[in-house]
Amino acid sequence: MASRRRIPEATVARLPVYLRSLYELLDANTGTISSERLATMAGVNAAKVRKDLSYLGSYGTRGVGYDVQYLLFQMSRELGLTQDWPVVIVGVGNLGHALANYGGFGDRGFPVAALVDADPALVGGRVGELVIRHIDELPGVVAELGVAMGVIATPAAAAQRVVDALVAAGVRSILNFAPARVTVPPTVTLRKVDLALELQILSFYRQQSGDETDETDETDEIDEVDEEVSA
Amino acid sequence: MASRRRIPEATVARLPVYLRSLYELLDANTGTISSERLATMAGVNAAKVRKDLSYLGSYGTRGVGYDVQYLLFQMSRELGLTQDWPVVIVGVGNLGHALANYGGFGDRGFPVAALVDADPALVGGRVGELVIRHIDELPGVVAELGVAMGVIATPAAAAQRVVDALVAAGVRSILNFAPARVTVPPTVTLRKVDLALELQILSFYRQQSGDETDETDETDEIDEVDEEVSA
DNA sequence: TAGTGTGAATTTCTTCACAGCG
DNA sequence: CGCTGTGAAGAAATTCACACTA
Repeated sequence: MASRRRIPEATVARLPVYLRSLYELLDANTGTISSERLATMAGVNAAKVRKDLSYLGSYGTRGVGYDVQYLLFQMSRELGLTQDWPVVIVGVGNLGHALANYGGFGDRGFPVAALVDADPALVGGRVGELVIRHIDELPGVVAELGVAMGVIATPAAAAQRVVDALVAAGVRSILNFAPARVTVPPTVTLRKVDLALELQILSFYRQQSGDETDETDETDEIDEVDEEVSA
Repeated sequence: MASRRRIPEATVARLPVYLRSLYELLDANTGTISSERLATMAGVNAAKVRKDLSYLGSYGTRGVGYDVQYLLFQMSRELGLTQDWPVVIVGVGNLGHALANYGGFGDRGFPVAALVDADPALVGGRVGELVIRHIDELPGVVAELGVAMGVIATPAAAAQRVVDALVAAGVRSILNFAPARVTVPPTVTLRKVDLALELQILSFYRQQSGDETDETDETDEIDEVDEEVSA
């Protein structure tokens, strides 16, 4: 019995991938989906899909598959995505600016509700419909707009200060794009995206596969490198 | 004996984190570092650092630690980072534009050498020093500039076509920001960054910790949610 | 009959703990 | 002595394989 709770971390990271597939199926008016087909869509194998979904409960029908709408609902509920969660972007340089304009957050339930920056030259400026506010106003901004999530797009040097400010303002979920190590209290969840780091990992696998840069080693065997799910 | 090759995937993903710490140590003129201190900087534990580094070889000195410069060199070599790898960004919308201006790639050995887009209205335009070229010119661009890596910043619908074009042009390392599942031949390595997906994962853990949205369940125990690394 | 749900086996990753070396 | 390097133990994640049932 999978029963309730304690969903493995690896499973949690895949649920949004399934969710996206389910939305595609919904758009295509597909009523029911098998673990096999869902696995293909999500880029994993069927056993993993079934195991993962079993942590949510027994929502499938033997001999048939999963009801797309019902599974979609249950999964959204489990992920806390039955409502929108407003986001504040801290740091309106290149990256912050792009993230603010990037429709991908709002489309998926995370409307960008506010932009803040420490640079007085930027404060008061507009990006789309939003006016950039000063970082010192963060507590007010968070409270007024019901901000649930913070996105850090500042230089590395500012990251820890920004984290502290977000935490002080009551934000408990933070996504950090600054290539810096930061610490948070245990009540706060922080995830990190380091763009250059991803390229460095690609560089490693490139290296391994013995490119024009001849690396005439024992080539052992070819890696099954393809990041599952990418992750 | 760790001897050579077959570095675990999980270790590979951490090497760039250590590398960044080593650069900080180099800047601070630190000659030698223990696994304990390096672990603290990287946000992992010391046993993991030693195990991970042992896959590269026996580069430490018992009773002393690791020579920062030497380890830095060995690790750079292993990651294939002893030279720069030019990058082409495909898709010069909001995200692509930001990534092009974002200094973080060039700083870490991945100069943005070219920008391409399918939209004739954009082709010929400038972003910084670069002129946007048409995606049909990709083979020439890749060959002329020695492009090693492709970054996809197009809408999801175009992603597979772009991947195919990159592969056809000879690019064998691809970083995909488009929220779409794409397939590549086994000789090509593809990694994926999905920004909204990260927020969805944060939403899950937020949900778990029973926020104002009272979810008066059994709260079991508090998650040790903190993404290592960050943490 | 087709496909889920899940124990059990396997593989991968992490952590422990300590021998061994500078 | 202090700290690395690593077997071995332990935990987590994946995959197998099949009983079960709609």
